[in-house]
Amino acid sequence: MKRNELPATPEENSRRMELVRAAARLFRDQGYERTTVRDLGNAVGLQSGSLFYHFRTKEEILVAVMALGITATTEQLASALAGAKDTRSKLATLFRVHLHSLLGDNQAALEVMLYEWRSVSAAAKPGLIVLRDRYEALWQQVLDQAASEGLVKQDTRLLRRTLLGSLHWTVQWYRNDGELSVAQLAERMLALVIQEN
Amino acid sequence: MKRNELPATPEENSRRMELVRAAARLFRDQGYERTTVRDLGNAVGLQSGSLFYHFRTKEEILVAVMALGITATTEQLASALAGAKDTRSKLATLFRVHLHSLLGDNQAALEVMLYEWRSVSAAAKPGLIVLRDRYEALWQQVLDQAASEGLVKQDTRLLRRTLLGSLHWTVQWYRNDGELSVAQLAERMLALVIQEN
DNA sequence: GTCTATATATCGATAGAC
DNA sequence: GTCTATCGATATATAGAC
Repeated sequence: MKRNELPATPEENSRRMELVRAAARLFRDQGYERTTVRDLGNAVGLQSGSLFYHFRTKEEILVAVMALGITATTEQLASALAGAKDTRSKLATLFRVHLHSLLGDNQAALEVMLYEWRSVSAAAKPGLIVLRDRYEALWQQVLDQAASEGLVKQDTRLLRRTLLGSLHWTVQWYRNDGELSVAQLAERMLALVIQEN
Repeated sequence: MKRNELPATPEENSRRMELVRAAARLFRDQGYERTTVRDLGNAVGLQSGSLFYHFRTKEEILVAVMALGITATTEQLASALAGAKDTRSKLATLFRVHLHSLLGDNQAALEVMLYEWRSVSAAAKPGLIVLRDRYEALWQQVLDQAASEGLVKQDTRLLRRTLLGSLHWTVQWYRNDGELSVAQLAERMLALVIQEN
């Protein structure tokens, strides 16, 4: 039988949350379309049919993964920015938090958000776009402030898009077992855009 | 019946080429997994079964699309670089050719190469990686020369990766009907990395 | 809540006529 | 070379027992 009471926040249903985290890894590693509901069931010790007590459709799981990825990153960034003293260190925080979220061990969810967007139905996109815009607004504020202090170039809207593109792309080539730590990578990427005087 | 003689270059079989171009658009718009062989047949006026006279598998079509996208772009870049006088204009050429190839009307193939990589079998990857490395080598040469002349920062290997990431990401937000032409966008993105003296 | 069992649909690919 | 016809596998989702 089915109950499926709706927009429960992720935290209040641990079974849901466990499923979302497992789905994030599977979707990242295999892709959304190639991951079957049987795969998802196996990953949490359930039969495939049992998943549909918790989610109405497979796509609803995808949307939950993406929402988790972007909201978790936004929260981490907001609280890290609050603790940064000057603009230069706020700038460094943007890079550091983004890369730790994207390349860190438990954050497949954000990667799914970036690379499975096409599998999201038109109905679900607006809600996710709101979450994404909230994240990018944090970036825009810091970049505008940095530009006013001469730390970066003035074209901050385009700068935001190019920087986020650069960071997103790291998942395609960065290796955790390489010679470069995530923190070092963040520092070097920052150095590429800072204006020296 | 099936013949399927092998590595014919794309040009010498126009039916193959027509199919690859149609597949590029479909794979870009719907994704590889969501595009069925029936979709592909419809796009070129064939029954789905007839496709398998030209290609052994659906994946073989994907690989052909990617190979076309990256080799066409590499050729365009190489010939454009040959006509550039100084390093500054070579640098501009990198951005201009890449964006025209990625955002231009007839170049869905390159976008498929960037965003359907996970659907390529392990057996087919090495051949495509060779093609990609050839393209990136052109970038590396120009960036190294530019760094030696003080036009860009010195960390050119990381710079190459961040710039390509920025450019790849444009497909996610650039609109052809917007206020910014592709050439203007290339110019402004270049301006963000040029070192002023 | 999770199970078993299955409905229903659709997929990639093949076989043989023409 | 393209067609018709279809095989066999596998997909998401549902129904009802427990």
